[in-house]
This record gives sequence, structure tokens and C-alpha cells, in this order.
Amino acid sequence: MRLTTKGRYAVTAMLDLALHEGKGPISLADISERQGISLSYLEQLFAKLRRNELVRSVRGPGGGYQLNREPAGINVAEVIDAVNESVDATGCKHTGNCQGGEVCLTHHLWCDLSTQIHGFLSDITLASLVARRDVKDVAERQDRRQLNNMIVGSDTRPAEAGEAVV
Amino acid sequence: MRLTTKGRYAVTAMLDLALHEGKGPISLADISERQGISLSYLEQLFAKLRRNELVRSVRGPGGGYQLNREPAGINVAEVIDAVNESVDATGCKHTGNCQGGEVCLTHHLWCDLSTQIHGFLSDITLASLVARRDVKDVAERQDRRQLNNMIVGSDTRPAEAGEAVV
DNA sequence: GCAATACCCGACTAAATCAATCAACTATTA
DNA sequence: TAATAGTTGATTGATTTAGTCGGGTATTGC
Repeated sequence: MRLTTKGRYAVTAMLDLALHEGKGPISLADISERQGISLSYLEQLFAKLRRNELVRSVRGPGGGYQLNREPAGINVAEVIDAVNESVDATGCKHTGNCQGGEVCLTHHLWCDLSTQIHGFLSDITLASLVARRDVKDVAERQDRRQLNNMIVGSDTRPAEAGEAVV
Repeated sequence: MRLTTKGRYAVTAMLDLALHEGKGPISLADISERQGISLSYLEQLFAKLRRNELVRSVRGPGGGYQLNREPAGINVAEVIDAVNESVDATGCKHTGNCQGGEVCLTHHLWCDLSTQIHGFLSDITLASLVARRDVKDVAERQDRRQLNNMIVGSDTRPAEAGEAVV
């Protein structure tokens, strides 16, 4: 099992889409700026999200991405699955041939853990995240900063990873 | 967060010790044979388990490792921690500076997930695993096979990873 | 119709981690 | 004192991560 930036970025980007629903397509450049994720990397992730029919794309000027379903119908577990980060904690992918064709001593433990994690994450939808106080606060801060950057003018580069921001 | 063979092997090896408690020190060679884990790799893992005072070692002929506490007092979470596989799902190690000094959009979600997983794993002790039916079954099979290999004689190498076993 | 926008796609890469292997060394005990 | 068994450090091939780079192609406002 692994949960790295790949899965975290995917969920963050999907949540960004959910937060800006109803404002037409959202460009990856916007998400990149707001969330501080490399644009090229986002393109890779959205290719997978699109193949899994979690988002749909609109090409051309003014284009971008939109959720393909309502936020209440998309849960965190399937977003992570879509970018190939399995939530499976077993080493044998549930086949049970961990030790020369038979199950290993701890096989059932990892199965239980997988069930636990998957259950937890699939109960959380984008809609439920949007409703959370802490998410709202961070989103407002990000929108404010993005607006600020636009007014300041040419300095529209996204804030860098380690960079201190006002 | 990551859970790979490192953490799984560590838990498996500790459970093997718990299953053979009271039979004096258990050598890593024995564990290697029963569990199909490379001896050299076990040495690395047990160096960390010893530094974390989860096991104690006895040197010399007839030596090996023993649990440093009773099985009911050792939980799975601390074993995984001991081999440097954190159960933390955040990217910022709970510091909260995921995005230029501030928390990112999904920080609290990953905190919740971490709490969930840690809670689940720290409720499972070696003693509770030893008592499980499925663990007992696998352990018996492993002991039987090891005995068999000893009788057959010179062929005492551990069963290889992909090898089909009778 | 054409230039700008924005998605689409594939190849490539530096760094990190995994899962070991190898060799040498030290302590203990039969 | 020789065999056993734990201890430590260096090294390694394979894989994955977290991107970058460079070229496409579709669409639309002017």
C-alpha cells in the first residue's frame, strides 16, 4: 500500500474542481496556481481521472475540466484508485498466494486493514469535504491570494513549494 | 504513507516469535525458513526492532531473539513504526506547512485518515493475533513443513519466493 | 482564418526507496 | 578454542516518484 503525493494531489485537485463548481470549466493552470502543483504533473493525473470518467474536459480557449458527476457521487477512495494508488495493504493483491502459493502468516491482518481503510475513504465524498469548515477556510485563503496575484500583474507564477507567502 | 514488505515482514517475524514463545531464543535462520524471508534482510529489520526495545537478543550457540515484553503488550502499530514505516498519511508529517507554510486543502483529511489507521493497528496486539483461528492454521502448516524439511535432511534451504511447496 | 488557449501524449530523468546481498567482525558457549 | 549466532556497514539492481520537456491537436474569439 502507498499513499504519496500522487493520490493526495489527485484528491486535492478534484476537491478544487468541486469548490469551483458552476463557474464553467476550470483550467489546470488555475488549479496549478491555487494548489501549488506542477502543471505538467497535473496533466498526467487528469489523463487518468478522465479515463476513469471522474472528470470531463472542454478544449479551446476558456476550456478546462469539470466534474463528470455531482460531488456527492464521488468518493475519495475512487479518486485515489483512479491514479493507480491502490489502498490495498496486502502484498499479494488479495490473491492469497503470499508464501509459495499459500497465505502467509499475516495475510488476514492486511486484508482487514485494507477493508478498514477503504471503508473509511469511500464514506467521504467531495460534497462532504466541501461542507467542512477547515476546507472552506483554506479555499477562501487560496482564492484571495490568487486574486491578489492577478492584480499585482505579471507575477502570476504559482507560489513555489518552500516559499513563504503572505 | 507506505506499507511495504518491510513493515509486513517485521510484523510477521514478531508474530513468529510470539507463536514460539517459551521455547527459548529463536534464531533468525528459523524465522527465515518458516516465513520465507531472506536472512540478511531479517538481520536489518531486527537491528531496528532491538534498538526500539521490542526484542532482546541472546548470542552464541543456541542463541536468537525473544520478545522483550509479553505479547499482549506489543501492538502492530509500534512494530511498523520501529522499522521506519510511518503510518502517517500526511505529506507534511503533521506539521501543517504543506503549502508554503500553511496547511493545504486536504491536510485535515489525511490527519483523520492517519488517526483512523493508527487506531486500528494499535488495537491489535501480538497476543490477539496468536489467538486467531486463521493465524493458528497457517502457523501449524509452517511448523509441519519445517519439521518435514529437517527429516528429509540436507535440503534445509528456505522455500524460495515463487516456489511451489507441498 | 488564424492566433491564442488549453487539453493531449510520449519520452525522458534525477532522486529516492525497496529488497535485498556480501563481507567482515565480535561475543558467547559447548 | 572452534563453532555458533548476532552486529554492522557497504553496495546493488530494480522500481517508483515526482516531476520536466517538447511536441502535438482541438476549439474559439477576434
